[in-house]
Amino acid sequence: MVKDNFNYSVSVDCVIFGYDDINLKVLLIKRGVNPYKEFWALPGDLVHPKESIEDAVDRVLVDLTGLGNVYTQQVKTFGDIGRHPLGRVFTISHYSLIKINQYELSPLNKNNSPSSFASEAKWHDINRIGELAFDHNKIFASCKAHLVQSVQSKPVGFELLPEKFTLSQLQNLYEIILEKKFDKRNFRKKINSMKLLVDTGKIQKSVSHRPAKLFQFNKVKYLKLKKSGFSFEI
Amino acid sequence: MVKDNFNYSVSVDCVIFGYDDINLKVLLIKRGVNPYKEFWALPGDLVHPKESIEDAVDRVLVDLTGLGNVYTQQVKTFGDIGRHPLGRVFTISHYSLIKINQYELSPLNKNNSPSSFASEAKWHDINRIGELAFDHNKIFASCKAHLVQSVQSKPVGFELLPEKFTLSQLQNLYEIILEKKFDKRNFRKKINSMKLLVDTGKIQKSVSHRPAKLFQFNKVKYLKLKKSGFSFEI
DNA sequence: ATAATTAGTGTAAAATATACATTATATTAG
DNA sequence: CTAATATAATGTATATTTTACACTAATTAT
Repeated sequence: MVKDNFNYSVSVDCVIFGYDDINLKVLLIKRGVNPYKEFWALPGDLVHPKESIEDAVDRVLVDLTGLGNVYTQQVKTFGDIGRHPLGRVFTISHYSLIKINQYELSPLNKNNSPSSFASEAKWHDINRIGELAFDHNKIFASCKAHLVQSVQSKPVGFELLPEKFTLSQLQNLYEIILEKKFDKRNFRKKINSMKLLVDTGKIQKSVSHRPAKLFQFNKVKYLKLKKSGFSFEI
Repeated sequence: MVKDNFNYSVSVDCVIFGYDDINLKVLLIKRGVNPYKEFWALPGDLVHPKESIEDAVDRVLVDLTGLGNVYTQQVKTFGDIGRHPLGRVFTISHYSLIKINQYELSPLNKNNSPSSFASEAKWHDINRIGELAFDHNKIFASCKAHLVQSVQSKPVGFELLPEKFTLSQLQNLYEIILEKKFDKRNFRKKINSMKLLVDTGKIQKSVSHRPAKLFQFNKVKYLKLKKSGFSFEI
C-alpha cells in the first residue's frame, strides 16, 4: 500500500430526529456555501485526522445543538463515485435522537466548525423535506427506515421524549413513527407488562382536561433485564 | 474543501459465512504479506477510485470464491485512528452468505487482486477463530451479531442452504445460528404457516434412513407478500 | 353549573405458541 | 430376509398472547 492509495475523504452525516409532541422532525441546515449553496442538507463534517468516527459525530452535534450525550446510531456508509463534486468523499451516516425541548436554536458558529457550512438551521417535518443537497435524500430515507426498525426492538423512543412523559405522549410517538394507530388500552397493557416505567407521582400541569400521570423510563432496569434475555418489543 | 482533505483510504471487509450442514463457518485468508503477515484475516480490499462500495465487495467475493450474485449486507464502518499501521484506513464491513457446496477452493490469484494478500484461504468454525489481523475480531463480532438479528426477521437463512433442502437442514441451521433448540413439530408448523416453501417432489438420496422431502424457497412469493405487509419472523 | 377534553381502566374471544409421542421409510448388519 | 438403526413425518390439548371494544374520572373553560 503506497501513498497513492490515500486519496479519499471521509465525513459523517447526522439525521437528527426530534419530536415536538405532534410530529417527528429532522434538523436540517441550509448550506451557505457551494456546492449546493441554498440547499437544505443534513448536518455533517469531515472526520478530522486525529478523531474517531464517534468523536466527529459528537462534534457535529455539540456544535449545532449544544447537546452532548445524545443517543446516536451508525447506519450506513455511502460512497458512490459521483456523490460529491469535489472528489471521492465517503460519508458515514448516523441518526441521533434528541429531546427537542432541550434544543435551543443557538447562533450558528462561523469559524471552522461543522455549522460553518450553514446559513440557517431549522426543524423540518419529516414528511415535508424537499430536495436535499448531495445524496442526502437517500441517506435520510435509510436512517428513517433504520429508526422505524429500531424503535420496535429497542427502547430508543424514550430518547425523543422529555424525561418525564405521559403514556399518551409515548403512544402518539409510536403512532407517528410507525404510521399506525394503537388501541389505548392494549398499548398501555403492553407497556405496563414490561415494567420498565416508573410512576413519578407527578402529574401534568396546566392542561385543560384531566391531567395525566408522568412516568420515567428505568434504563438501569432495562439493561439488567436485557442481560438476562429480555427483549423489548412493540 | 482543499486537496489536503483527501488523505484517507477506504476498504471493504467481508465476513463470508457458509454452512456445511453441521456448523456455521467463516472464510478467512492467511496473510502472506505485512502488516500482520501469517495472521488470519477477513478477506477485503481497498475500494478502487472508479468503483462503488458494492462493486468492491463483489470483486473481493468473485476473486476469492469465484461466486457472483452472493447475498451481501453492509454492516458497519470502522475507522479508529490506530486500526491500520500504514495510515488512516476506514473499512466498510459486510457479511455475505454463500452456499458452501458451490464454493470450490480455487487457486489463489497472485497479481493485483484482493487475494494477493493471501497465502491461504480456509473455512473456520465460527467458534474457533483465534486472534485475527487488524481489528477483524471486532468486525467479525459485529457482523455475526447482525446476522443473528437478520435471520430472525428476513428469510436470509436460505442463502446458506443448497437450493433444495430438507426441513431438518433448515431447522439445524437456525439452531446453530441462534444457539438454541427448536421443537421439530412447532418449527415445521411455523415454517409451514408462512407458505413460502414449495415441495419439489424430490427426496434425499443415499442416506441410511428414511429420506426427507426436498423443499425450495419461493423468493418471488416472499417479495410479493412483503409488499403487502407480511413480515418474516422466526 | 355545564360543556369540553383527555385520562384511565377490564373482560371476553380469537389467535398464537407451547409441550409432547408415535408411526413411517429408508439403509445396514447379521 | 429379518432385525436393528436412524431420521422423517405428523396432531392435539393447554397456556399464553393479542385483539376488540365502552364507560367513568378529573381537570379547565365558559
